[in-house]
Amino acid sequence: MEDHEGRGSSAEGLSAGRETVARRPVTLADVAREARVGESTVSRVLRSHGSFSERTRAQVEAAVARLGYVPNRIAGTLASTGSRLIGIVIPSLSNIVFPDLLRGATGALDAEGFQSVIAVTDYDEEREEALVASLLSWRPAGLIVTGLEHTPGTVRRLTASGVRVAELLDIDGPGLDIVVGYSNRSAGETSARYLVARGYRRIAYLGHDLTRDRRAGKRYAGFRAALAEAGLPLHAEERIAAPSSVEAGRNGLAALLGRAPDCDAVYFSNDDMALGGYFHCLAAGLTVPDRLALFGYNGLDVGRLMPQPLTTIRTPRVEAGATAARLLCNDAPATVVDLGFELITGATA
Amino acid sequence: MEDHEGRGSSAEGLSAGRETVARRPVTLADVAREARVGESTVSRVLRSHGSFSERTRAQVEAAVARLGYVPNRIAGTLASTGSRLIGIVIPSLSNIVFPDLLRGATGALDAEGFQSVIAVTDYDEEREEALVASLLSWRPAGLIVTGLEHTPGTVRRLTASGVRVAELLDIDGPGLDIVVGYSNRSAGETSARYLVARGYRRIAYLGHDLTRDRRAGKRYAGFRAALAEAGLPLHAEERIAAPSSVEAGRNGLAALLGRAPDCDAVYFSNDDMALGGYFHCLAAGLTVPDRLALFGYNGLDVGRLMPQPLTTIRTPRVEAGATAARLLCNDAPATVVDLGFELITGATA
DNA sequence: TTGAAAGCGCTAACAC
DNA sequence: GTGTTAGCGCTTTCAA
Repeated sequence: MEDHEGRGSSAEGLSAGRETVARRPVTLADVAREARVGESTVSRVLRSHGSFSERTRAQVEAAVARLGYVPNRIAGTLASTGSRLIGIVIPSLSNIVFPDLLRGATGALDAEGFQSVIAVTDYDEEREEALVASLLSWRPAGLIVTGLEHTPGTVRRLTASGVRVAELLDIDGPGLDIVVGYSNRSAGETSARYLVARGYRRIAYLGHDLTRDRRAGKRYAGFRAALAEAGLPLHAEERIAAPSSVEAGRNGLAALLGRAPDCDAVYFSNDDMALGGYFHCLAAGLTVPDRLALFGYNGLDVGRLMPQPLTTIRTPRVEAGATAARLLCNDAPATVVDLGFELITGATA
Repeated sequence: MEDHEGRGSSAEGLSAGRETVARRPVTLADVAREARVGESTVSRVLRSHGSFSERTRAQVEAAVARLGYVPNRIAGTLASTGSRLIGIVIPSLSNIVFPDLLRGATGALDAEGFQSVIAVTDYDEEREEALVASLLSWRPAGLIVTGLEHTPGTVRRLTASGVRVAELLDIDGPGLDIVVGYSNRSAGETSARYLVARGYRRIAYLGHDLTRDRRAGKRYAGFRAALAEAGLPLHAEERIAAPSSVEAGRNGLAALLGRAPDCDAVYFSNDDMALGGYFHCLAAGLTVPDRLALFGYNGLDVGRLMPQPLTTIRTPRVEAGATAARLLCNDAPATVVDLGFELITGATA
């Protein structure tokens, strides 16, 4: 049903609303003329850099206001050295983790007076290479990328550019410059040990496309390794050949239980998947955690608010974005920042 | 609990990993010299614009490859007219609606060879003004902003700049240039009529901060108007003085029912709130929809996957982002595009 | 088909 | 404290 009048696109030329005269934009030279001072004086006043009299400042500001001058940062950047732009490359916008990262980064960035150009790879490393190349052509002060795995071409461009780089959300491996995140492998291990300690023995894994999401792959590896250490096999597993989603979690758990009905716990590749799994349990009348225990990853708000709070691992992704942004803006030395993670004991495992 | 070794930040100077030599970046002039042609020739070849021999093209490309030349778009933009940059201003990254919008926009944008600079206002119109001013200084080809309500200062800057503007996610009011979205007011009306038609009579509203989220305010107004038309009062209402969230929905519903236990239906300001409300019902043992019906807004995936699918309205926000981006890139005439919305009849109302 | 040269709007020396 | 000037790296006439 759709009761909304006028669906579809209706074009109405609002020519009255738009300026047709192509005025030449106001430049710094115009301001200088108007204020009867030199261009460099205007520049100094505008950036409050160097010295000038109070009187001059007033004149310049009056002229700026009268003319409605808007500085041209393109020109400013070209003339000066650095660009006050940071490029951010993330794999997806559909998983709230990345908007969170972005939120941390943009927050810190504009506290420092920087702006961000963003690019989305869809978990495609070839695309990442193209996007990095494209971002680099804006001569950004720095680049924030996700993860430590990149094509050789990406690495070459990155190092050749001399631009500062921060790699985020993973510290399991060598980085190029600044690395900010936490150990996914260790998170996987922690999850397995927790389930084992709780007495679960027929533990299954439900995940999404691990070849594209490298960090999920590292958690999986850590999880399996810790199970093995405890002398347990992975009782069953299901991989959805798609990005993680609530839907994949719900349908995936149904499929998994179809093949291995006797699992007593499931480790999900993340909270979205786990939420879907929880919905399946509710719909199918499976008691959580007695009949089946559920364990997620990320510590999303929604997990905390389920009728039974989700047992999961909270990751400081907003902080990771903010930390990386701050380090880049201040041109900090190359470093690895391990933000750690936190096990959240809920009621589902 | 935190079993991860090495929490906290550990700095390790990886000086070996970084280039210390401050090489001058390769410029177009270097390529010209290397290829033994003029600069303008290189420029033409690189943008495949104008004419040049096959032989020249090969020489230039070889030189580019040999030197690892990366064009400088800052310089390119300054020298030419247009900037192939689109500024995007959204109120939040916490509500998945805006990442969705962003996803639509960035997808279309890079199909057109444009890049996006984003800014987040946190639902603050003063901040929007500052961010618009800041984005404008990059001389973008266009700006995408959210909603139709802006401070006079924002409007002045926008119109004075001569830059194309697309206002998104709302069509209830006059726009400045391009407007792409749907009627929030009408969505509110549709929701009310649906609940009334289903026989609910003691209908309540649970919302978040409506003075900041103008679109939620318009839905609320439409909702109330349609109830009044049906001769019904709003049975009760609760407003959380915070952004919408699952938590606000869950706690808010508990509060609302505390004061008005006899409601038979609740209209939520959006799906996040409704999901929280649903969780409250599950936790409190309230049968949905018999004891209490729930109605949301946005049509998020998660709503479709709840044990009982959420009754809601689906909004084409990805399409809105994509449509706006496409119109801006192609410098389309001012227009209003009504994308409509769709009522999703779930099992909660 | 190609090259020389004049900017684009600003910043940063460097004189005054 | 302030103005003059030479670029920043590219695009774009305009001749050749």
